[in-house]
Amino acid sequence: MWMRIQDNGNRKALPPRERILLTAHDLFYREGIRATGVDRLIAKSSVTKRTFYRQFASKNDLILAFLEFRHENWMAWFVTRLEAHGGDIHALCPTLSEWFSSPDFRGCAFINSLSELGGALPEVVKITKRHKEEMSEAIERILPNTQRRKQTALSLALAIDGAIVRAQFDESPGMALSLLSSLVLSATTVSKKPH
Amino acid sequence: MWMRIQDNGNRKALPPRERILLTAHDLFYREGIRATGVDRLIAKSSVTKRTFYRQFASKNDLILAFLEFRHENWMAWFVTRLEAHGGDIHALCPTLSEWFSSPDFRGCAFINSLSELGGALPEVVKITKRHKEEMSEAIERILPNTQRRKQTALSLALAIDGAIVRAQFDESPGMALSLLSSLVLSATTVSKKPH
DNA sequence: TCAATGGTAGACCGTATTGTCTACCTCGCT
DNA sequence: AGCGAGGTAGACAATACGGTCTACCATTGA
Repeated sequence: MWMRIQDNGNRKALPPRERILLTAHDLFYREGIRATGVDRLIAKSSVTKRTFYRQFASKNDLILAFLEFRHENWMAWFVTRLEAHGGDIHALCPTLSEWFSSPDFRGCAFINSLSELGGALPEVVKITKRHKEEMSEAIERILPNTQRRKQTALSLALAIDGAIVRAQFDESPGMALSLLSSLVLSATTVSKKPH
Repeated sequence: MWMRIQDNGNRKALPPRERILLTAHDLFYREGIRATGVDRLIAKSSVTKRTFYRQFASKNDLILAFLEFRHENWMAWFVTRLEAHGGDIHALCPTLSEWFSSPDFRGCAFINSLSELGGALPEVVKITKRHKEEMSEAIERILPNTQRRKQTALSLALAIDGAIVRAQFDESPGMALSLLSSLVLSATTVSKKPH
């Protein structure tokens, strides 16, 4: 649907490291990180335990590699779709709508992993910060060039995180999108003409 | 600091069920639900396995009881502090600031558990929805009585969730609060005088 | 040719997981 | 007096966890 991650066709032909990474993406994102044991990862990747531990020193290593992988893919997808929807601020909600409506949407992988292991794996916090920073920068780029542009982008990024969470527990993404859209409108309007 | 949950003094004198629930609140919130095994729960509650499983049919049962408990406590704290800070919209950020600055703040227990087991335990999704609904209603009550009040409250609740997440990965809550405050301002301003 | 690299296959280890069970003891209520 | 509810103490079971290890095989580049 939305990323080239879900091809599933030639996956068996890929080198083992790739296969493990794709499987990890599937399972970590869909079912959670702690809920996914290395044995299942190994079985679904069609590698052996030996190979697995030659590619990744530990499960924690794989977790970090997964987050890195997810970050690259998500960012690339995000800026591409923003551009495809016009490349200005009105592109935001249509882009997010694509994501929220995707059948395998399960929230933000970074917020989720922060909840799961932010306390145990401090690296996860750093990666999440960086991811959100870059998301904010992508938003900044589609905003008109006012002096409050950076600040507005940060506020919108915050609102987007709220919308992601809301889309995660609502059965349909409509409410999350309309509430976000209303916040986008007021935030960009008021920043042009302050009271 | 902020809830009467952390008394820790007379905890040993409480009936077993209460003790287990308080311990579960400690560990589930601080370290995560999946990361907390029943053995540790049992040891820290000073009960035996038999007693534990007489009070809660399964760990899942305890999880739901914990969320219920958390919901009641958090809501009571929230409306109390909103009132203490003036009971209008300007009370919002100071109230959240108290929470975000509390040393044991680890995000929203409901967002976190949704991330951890939203896929596996559908009840968690329902409880989270209800929690966010009631949070939104509490915000509605401190908003001026315009025709867009409910809608504004929902938007603010969404922004608050974004702020909670942001406060969870930043080292200090300042940015989350100032971004939220700016969204609050624009959302309540623009709804009075639309473009 | 031959050695290194990296794959396959899977036994094995110690520990942690959720949950059950027996046996006994201590209350409060009738 | 005695009964039952609910506590204590902890063995036990079956499985899952992350991780190590031996032994063998295939590809490839010097």
